Amino acid sequence: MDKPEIPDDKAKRRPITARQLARMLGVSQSAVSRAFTPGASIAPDLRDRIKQFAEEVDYHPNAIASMLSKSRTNIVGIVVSDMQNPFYPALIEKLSRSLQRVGLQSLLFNITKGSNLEEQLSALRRYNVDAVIIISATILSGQTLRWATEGRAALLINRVVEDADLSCVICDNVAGSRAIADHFYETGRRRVAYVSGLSHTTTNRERQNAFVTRVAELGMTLCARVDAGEYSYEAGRRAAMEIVERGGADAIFFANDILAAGGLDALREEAGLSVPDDIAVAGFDDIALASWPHYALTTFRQPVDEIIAVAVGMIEDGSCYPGRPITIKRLPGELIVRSSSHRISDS
Amino acid sequence: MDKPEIPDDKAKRRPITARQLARMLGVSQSAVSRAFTPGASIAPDLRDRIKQFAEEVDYHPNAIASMLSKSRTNIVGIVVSDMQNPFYPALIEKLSRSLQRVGLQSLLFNITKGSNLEEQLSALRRYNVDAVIIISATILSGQTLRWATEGRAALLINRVVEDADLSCVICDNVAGSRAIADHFYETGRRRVAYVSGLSHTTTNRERQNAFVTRVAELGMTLCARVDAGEYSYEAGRRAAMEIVERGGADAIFFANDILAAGGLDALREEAGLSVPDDIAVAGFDDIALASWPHYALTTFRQPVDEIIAVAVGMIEDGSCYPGRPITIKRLPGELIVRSSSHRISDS
DNA sequence: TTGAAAGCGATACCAC
DNA sequence: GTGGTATCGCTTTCAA
Repeated sequence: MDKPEIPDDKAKRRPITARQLARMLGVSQSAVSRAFTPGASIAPDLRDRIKQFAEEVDYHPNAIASMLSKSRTNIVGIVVSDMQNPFYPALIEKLSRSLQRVGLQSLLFNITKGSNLEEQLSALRRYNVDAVIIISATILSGQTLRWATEGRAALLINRVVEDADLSCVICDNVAGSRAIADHFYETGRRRVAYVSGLSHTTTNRERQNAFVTRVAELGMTLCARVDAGEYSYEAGRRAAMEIVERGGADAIFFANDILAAGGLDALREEAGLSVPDDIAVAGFDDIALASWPHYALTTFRQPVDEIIAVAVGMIEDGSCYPGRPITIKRLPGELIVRSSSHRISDS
Repeated sequence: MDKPEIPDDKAKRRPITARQLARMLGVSQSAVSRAFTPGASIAPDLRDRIKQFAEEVDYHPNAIASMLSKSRTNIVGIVVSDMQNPFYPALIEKLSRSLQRVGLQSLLFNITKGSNLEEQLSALRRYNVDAVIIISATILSGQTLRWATEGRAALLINRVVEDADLSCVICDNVAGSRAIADHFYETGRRRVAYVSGLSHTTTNRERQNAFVTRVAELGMTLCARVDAGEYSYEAGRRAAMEIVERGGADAIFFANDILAAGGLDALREEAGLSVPDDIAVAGFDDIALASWPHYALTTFRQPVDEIIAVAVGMIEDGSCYPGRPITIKRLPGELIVRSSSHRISDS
């Protein structure tokens, strides 16, 4: 008796089934099934008659039963870990909408670092989701990922995991970071710094390596490289102050926008510096906040819509099913210059 | 052939079933079922033997089949509409975690204002979710809600819909708004203004009415009441400027934090006012941004954890199943005073 | 095109 | 405590 007692008055009245509908109409159950299957071979008038009657008696095909016989759920599991970074909620919202548009529902798996990952992900397998989309900066080992997605379509967004044999679609971090470095150079900055979020993530490694490399190529000085430890506003503030205390810089590239927002506020309010006159700030992602006049953050925009379109496309056309060759789609983003990084000299 | 071709090499290998497992072990299928049913009457050693063997051959009970026979999905549908307001992603994240903790998965329904609501919600019924949680400021008519949730547990969070016969759990908007008014009064403000988000939502109506009423009781002047039209940063900026142009005020209560953030920035940067010296600003929700030093927003904190605990509790104990008397839980929040509303005079 | 019947993979009731 | 078996509601051959 650990399950809730459902009062019998209304709740127990089970919904009508295809069998009942068929009997009422004097047709076969198969006919009902066909009536609700687009493209099934059934006479148009029969289909109409069934559908109309179904409407009247409020019949709806039971998706669960359909899942069982078709072994297809039309559900994709979305594995998420850090909803704190506003970039992800926005992404998830658009993604789930796009999936809905092609008849797929989103089952959310919010994983937490601490506890047993396999336990958290076991539902992914038991629910027989058709596909899994992993949107998560958290470290999920290739091993865990392989286990969790075994036998079904799977896709990583914004991450690459070398040893998991998973396809992925990501923003071109390298081009983005180089663009930021170039922009700093062109606007006269020479002493730059880099702030990482979670230093071990592939996202960060790509951005950092590309930026540092380009900075060296351009002959600029990398005065500091600070690991903020997490992707948060507060961490951004701390990182910025650390850079200031270590002697400063004339431009800082933060690994993402939320860090940059914190950094920018700290530079202005705590360090008393002028952004962009004393120091330029740039982020990555182009979240909503970046365009707020107060921040007006120069950043590299992730092509969210394209990322989603490609991801949904890959799930639809089956190109990320197991057995298919894995593909890595790198989508171009766009440098967005705002006033957090004006020219140092217009001369 | 509209469905993706799944390559046959690995994908088609169906997972092992209870029946197969039973045969391999020379026991009945019922035994296997019992082994995986906590509290079922089965000999401990038999259970161990089965579970151990299951582990070896990688058997996992198929949740879909179980759903069909139990008519219980362990899935709750979460209906959301505005993920733009950072309050909601944060809420959803915590909610889905709490649900997972009691063995419930979250199926996300992201509804869009424009298109056909019933079509968007029809999946709710077909998927036979055990319960529906509606977190949505968007206007869903009582009629639509009744239809969408018919026959299953349902719960509104942060909203009341009078004609839908749905239980709900909400923050005490009235106490919160009165607290803000009191706080303005105590800190010496006398000419106040109110900015609404979506003026027709119950959330807004409660906050607005309570605030306006309390303002009158205290003998303060309500200089302006502006409808921002949406809950966004930009709308907050516009509303603040409108108040300034209409003659100003010495305190503004924004219907939520994201509006307040925009308003605060506009007051400082566009209107050149000092917050809180010239004008005080308060919001509602206590989202992450409110505690950022740059905003340091005075606000009324919604008791998110309690809201979620109560909501999950109501779903678990069945108290929001149809046929049960509907309940409206109003949970107390907490006034958080920060520096966007310092005293005007300490004398 | 249509209907009959055999699954899909569990659960639950029934004897033993 | 254990094994047989009907059942959940739909999909899908297979004949007609």
